[in-house]
Amino acid sequence: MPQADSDQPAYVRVADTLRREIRAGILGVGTLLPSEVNIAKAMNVSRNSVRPALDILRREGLVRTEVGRGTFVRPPVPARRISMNQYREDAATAARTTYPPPPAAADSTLAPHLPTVELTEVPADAGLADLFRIPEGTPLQRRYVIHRVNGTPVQVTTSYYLLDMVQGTWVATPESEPSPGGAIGHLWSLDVQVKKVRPVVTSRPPTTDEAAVLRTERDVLAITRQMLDGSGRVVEVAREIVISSAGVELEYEIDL
Amino acid sequence: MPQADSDQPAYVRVADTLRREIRAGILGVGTLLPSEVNIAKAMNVSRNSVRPALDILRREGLVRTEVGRGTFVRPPVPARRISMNQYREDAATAARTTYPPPPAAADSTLAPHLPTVELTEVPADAGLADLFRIPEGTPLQRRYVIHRVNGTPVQVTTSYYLLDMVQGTWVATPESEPSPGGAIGHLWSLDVQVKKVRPVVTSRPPTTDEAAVLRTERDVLAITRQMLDGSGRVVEVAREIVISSAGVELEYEIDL
DNA sequence: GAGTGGTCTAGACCACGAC
DNA sequence: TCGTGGTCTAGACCACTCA
Repeated sequence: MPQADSDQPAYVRVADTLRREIRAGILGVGTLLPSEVNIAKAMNVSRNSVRPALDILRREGLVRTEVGRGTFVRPPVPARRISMNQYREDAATAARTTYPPPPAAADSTLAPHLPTVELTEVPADAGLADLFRIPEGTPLQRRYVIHRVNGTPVQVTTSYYLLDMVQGTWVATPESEPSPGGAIGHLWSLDVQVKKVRPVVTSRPPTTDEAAVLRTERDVLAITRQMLDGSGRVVEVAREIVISSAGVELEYEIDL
Repeated sequence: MPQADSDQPAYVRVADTLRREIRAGILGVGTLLPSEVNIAKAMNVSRNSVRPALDILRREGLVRTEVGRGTFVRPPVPARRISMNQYREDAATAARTTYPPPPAAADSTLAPHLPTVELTEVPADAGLADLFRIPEGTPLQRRYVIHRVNGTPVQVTTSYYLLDMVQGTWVATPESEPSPGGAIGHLWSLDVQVKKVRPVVTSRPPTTDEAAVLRTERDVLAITRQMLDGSGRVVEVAREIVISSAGVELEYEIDL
């Protein structure tokens, strides 16, 4: 073991102490931590040495701070594994679904899982034109969707269809979210078969908006995705799918 | 445009100003930023308001700080795209290579790209036993490899083979890194054909060591990977492949 | 109104790098 | 020796939440 406490900066000692107490369960899940002033008193440091310690724990996803209330121990995030086999399952779901699907019964247990949807029409900017391999300015439908699990936003997706393709169809209505088979289901209902999905994964600090919506100080995973049909035409672009990286795993599977 | 400067916290204003000057090229790549004290004077704030601003820019990967020297504008990281088609190319390379390959000629232009390699023997801990689907304690060969591009460490990989499989072979020697066809090449040389690769991607703050080696304050991408042969046996585990997320894109391709 | 975290100031001392 | 960033202190005011 490295000789712990001494000669370490004060804020690291504070962070280590608090982290140890959280890990040991002394500060249980949901517990309100002592206030910054009280931590400072208890550990004989100034409040300005407590704050960077809490910054560290926030970035590690161990605690969440609410202004005016205090800092709380976060529940350990269950490892939410997102499998890219999802796309194969989506394709299978699409193939056996009649679109548009009957409206879901008003099941209140589903409410906390319902997404927020905003559909708008926009011209393709340079980046989208490149991803779609179409001229800049081509009309697109933009879909901004906030996905929730148990009421907690976990994913913010901004995706695009060619406006020509979806205009006047069920896909152009907010009722098309959530859709059986996801985007692949949408396209299936338009007689477009997705044959290739190309996701590109990066990680970056969240924008201010994303941090607020996803309630995270951690970096986010940002996925840019293209969907292609059998002729190689790009039929959907997601730029970007933003996921709080806390407790999320993206699983791929490559057959050789 | 959102009304920029006013009513924003001072440190955000400072960060925005510096970011704008970097983006505009006023502070060119490699430039030494004004010292914290001088930025404070110039913007009429205290040094303690400049520091969080620089924290933001560091986390965005825009600047790098060296104690005693100052803060410098980092070169824009070229988007290094890592394609998972690499595995298919590796398989093709392995199939046409005779192992062990002839030692590379002493080509000094390659030196800055040579990896650091440490091979050790370890018993499987609980996590590795689970990933390999073998009993805890099974002897493994552990490979710790630091990959470099132009002398800069970009990736730290810790991977494992079953010791029984590699002991006494070329794969058990440091000369086996770098290998044509990577891990797939190693296994091919042992008459083991990799049929499936299963990478799981997460993002997390770097450990102190990783931050030092990869010279980054950004979160890192951490990939845990299994390689399986035709019978479904796990023949290699990487836990973890750690990549500085700055400017890195992981590209996958899924055929439906 | 009392307590919380968010922000800010004006100082200070230190280890380190460059000269 | 001097300037740099790293750390730390002791204050202060604010907006916010909650009783």
